[in-house]
Amino acid sequence: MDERATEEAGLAKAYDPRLVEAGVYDRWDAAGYFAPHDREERRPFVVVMPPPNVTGELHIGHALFVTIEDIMTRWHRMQGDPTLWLPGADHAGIAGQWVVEKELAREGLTRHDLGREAFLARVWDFMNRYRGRIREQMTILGASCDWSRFTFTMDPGPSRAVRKVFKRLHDKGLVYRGERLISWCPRCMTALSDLEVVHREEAGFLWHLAYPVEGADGAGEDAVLVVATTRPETMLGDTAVAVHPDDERYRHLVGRRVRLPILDRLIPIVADAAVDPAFGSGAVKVTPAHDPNDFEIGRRHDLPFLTVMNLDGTMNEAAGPFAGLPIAAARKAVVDRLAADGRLLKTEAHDHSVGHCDRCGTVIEPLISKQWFVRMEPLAAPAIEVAKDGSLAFVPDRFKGVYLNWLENIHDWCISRQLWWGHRIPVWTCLACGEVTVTEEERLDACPGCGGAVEQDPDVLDTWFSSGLWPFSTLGWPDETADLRRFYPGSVMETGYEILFLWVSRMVFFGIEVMGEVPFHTVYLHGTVRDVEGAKMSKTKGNVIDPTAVTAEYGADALRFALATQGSPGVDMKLSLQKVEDARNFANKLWNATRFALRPIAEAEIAMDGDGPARPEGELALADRWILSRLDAVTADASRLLGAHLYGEAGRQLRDFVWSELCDWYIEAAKVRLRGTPEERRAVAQTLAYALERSVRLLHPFMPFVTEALWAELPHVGEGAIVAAWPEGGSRDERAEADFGALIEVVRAIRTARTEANVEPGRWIAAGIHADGRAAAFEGARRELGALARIDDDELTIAAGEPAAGEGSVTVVAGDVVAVLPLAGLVDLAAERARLGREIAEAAAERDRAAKQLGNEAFVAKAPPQVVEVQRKRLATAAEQVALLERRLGALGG
RNA sequence: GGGCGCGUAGCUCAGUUGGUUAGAGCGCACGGUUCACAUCCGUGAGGUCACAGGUUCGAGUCCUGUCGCGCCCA
Repeated sequence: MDERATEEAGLAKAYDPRLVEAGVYDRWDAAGYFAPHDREERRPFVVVMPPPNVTGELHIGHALFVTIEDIMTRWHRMQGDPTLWLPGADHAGIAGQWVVEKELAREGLTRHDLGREAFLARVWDFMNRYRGRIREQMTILGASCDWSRFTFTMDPGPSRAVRKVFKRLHDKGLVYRGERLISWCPRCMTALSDLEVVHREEAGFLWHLAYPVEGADGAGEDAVLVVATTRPETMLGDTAVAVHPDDERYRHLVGRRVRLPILDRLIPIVADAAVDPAFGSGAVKVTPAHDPNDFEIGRRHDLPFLTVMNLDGTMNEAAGPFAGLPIAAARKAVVDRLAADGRLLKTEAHDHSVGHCDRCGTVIEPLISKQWFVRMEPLAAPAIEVAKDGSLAFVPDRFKGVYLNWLENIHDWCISRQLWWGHRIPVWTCLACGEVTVTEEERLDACPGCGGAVEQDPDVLDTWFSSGLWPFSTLGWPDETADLRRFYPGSVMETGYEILFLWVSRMVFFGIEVMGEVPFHTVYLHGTVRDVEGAKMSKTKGNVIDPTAVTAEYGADALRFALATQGSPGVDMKLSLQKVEDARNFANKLWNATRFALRPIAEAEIAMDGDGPARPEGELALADRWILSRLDAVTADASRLLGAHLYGEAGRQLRDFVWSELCDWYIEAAKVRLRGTPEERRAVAQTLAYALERSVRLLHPFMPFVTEALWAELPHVGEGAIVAAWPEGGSRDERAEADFGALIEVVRAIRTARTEANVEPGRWIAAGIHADGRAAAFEGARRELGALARIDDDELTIAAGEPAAGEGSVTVVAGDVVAVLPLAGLVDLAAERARLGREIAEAAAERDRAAKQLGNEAFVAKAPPQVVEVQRKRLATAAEQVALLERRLGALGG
């Protein structure tokens, strides 16, 4: 019979995420819920998705940002805001090219074998194969983004935006070409920006080299000048030796020259304040073409810039006998040779920071190269300003300082990359007259000056250049589209803190420069998802949690809920499958609570209003009043927390409400009335329908699938939970919260006493409840009280005032309520005496603490009256408890 | 070297603007087929809130310092 009933209600006995989630997404999509529904009078809510790499696999980081952004999006959609979450994909310059090059390598080919055009055709081919992947994967997670606006960074629109901004900045002098020391990856064979170089502390050596001083070739103190270096092979490119100007040891040598070992070149000794006299010998070799510090010294002293390396990481002909050797081999050869020549004085172990390519891990070589740069100071200034004046806010706030610190110490940005895959630099040089033309057109056929043939700059732009334009290039800029007018600037930029500089700051300064306005008002930064041990997940470590596999087993709702409630903004989190399982269990809890409620609901006529099941009215039972008030409280809390971007805390509070209050107490208490009169059944059904339907809506942003399914089963108004109205909290019923709260406390106390007295769990016992001011409320809820504490209704007395003393009874106190359990035959008198003794001690301690507080004149004088009042009540209650317990102890006799 | 974050129960973490006896889940112990759920229910044990000072009537929360761990920048 039961089985039939639940089948009729449409819910299976056990929650199965696979069945629940299948098909739901497509129905939302088909109904068009993901596109913003415009209501002119409301300010739209806009989130632009951080575009995943088009070639990338979905990983847990994606699942995290989808979860948070989807919560924001769904919450605003339910509030009736025109809501746009705009998805996209990034072409990932180096990484994108790399995957295709790897594919070619398996065929024994390089990109040069194919040539640029054929190679790019191949890349596009590859990208097209992957195009649908991002969408498929986001779909699994329930991302309610607007696919009709999906954008790829290499699409014609964003590509035109890139050219237009490049030209604009170039015309303003903010983009320039210059020969500068840049970071070069010899494997990727391209320049990198500072941000794409990661520094790691590595064990190395400090080699002390003796450079003979010119004209002091004989013996004597000044015969040699000792320099210390971590990179001996660069000595081949030395063009000076530098000492600190105030260094007494070397001051007299400044202006003289040393003879460079091996290459036998005379180079000057210069004085420069950048030299640290305390490091090594206090004298440093200066290699201006291969070290950032030396580059600056070289500039200040007008030294030659001698490049000794090739772009592929081998030594060039300027390296003399070492030409052609890879750097590592050259280092060894140089050291051996110096040792053989007696120029190597000492080798000591030394840890130092080494730059590596962020993409491939290869050691970066600083070298001089002609590249395109963005002049940063004029762009940084207004981006600093908006953070300072608050028009750009950060969550958590501390990242504002990190952001400012970076922008205030900004260096020019190297934007050209020696790659083929990406936005090609829109600069054309005339082969005839040499005229350089920058154009926003995709092609330039002839020199605008002389009509001669033109050739385009071979390089492409840093991927982050196009990413920086994302908040407006995705909305149609440079065209004056309706989307651009309506949805720029966006509301929140949600992304990982690790790309605060790389991406966020660039969107800000480009947004201000191009659109004249910040691209979003709030930057929400999430942390990194780590494994149980706290290690970063990586394929090579084999510690990845694959979201696709996890959702297949536990459901997207579970993964989302686990990710959402695990941590707090800006903080890394450790994720374990246990957490996902817990979240799945919660979904099951919600499922079963609904399944339980559907039976009485099906039998009752649920009163509805425009928002859903009508709020129960009239003379309500205590339990109903209580759960409605608690629902109001959690509704208000959830709204407040979501508004403050505290998504995790909002989710935790909702879960605690549903599990502990709605399921463990309300439903359990309501069961007695479900066995009662038809009116009672109806009242419970109405309250259950109201509370559950609203709970499901409140949880929808977190667990969209299961809530959508349950909402459909519950009495509701509207087409779907996804577009149902976000609930608003009513006024609290403090009296009901206090009375039912006291009832919960006394039930707990009785359960504890039963356990301690070894009363069989199933046994119905007698009890006298002495509830003073709560007697009437308890009387109204006597059946609930009896059922929850397993007290026989015929043997339950509820009275005000002092409980009658009884032989062989157990007394428990819970706040201002006392319960006396006559457990004749079950009570061990000695044990009960001991127990009462412990309780008396506890209550007395409580009483004394309160008395001490109140005895403190400063406390009474300075603390707010309501805080003092709390202490007074506490003192009174505790004192009463002590007195009462002592009387009970006396009454036990003996 | 500069900056930031973290340190709360065995583990993972909450703890909003300072205010009763610091919470949850997992794990652990004991007990439960009461007609939604064993993906469950009940009861319990377990914390000097890293340490030392300070501000305050009152500090897990604010300030200073120390130690440990992590990250960012140079």
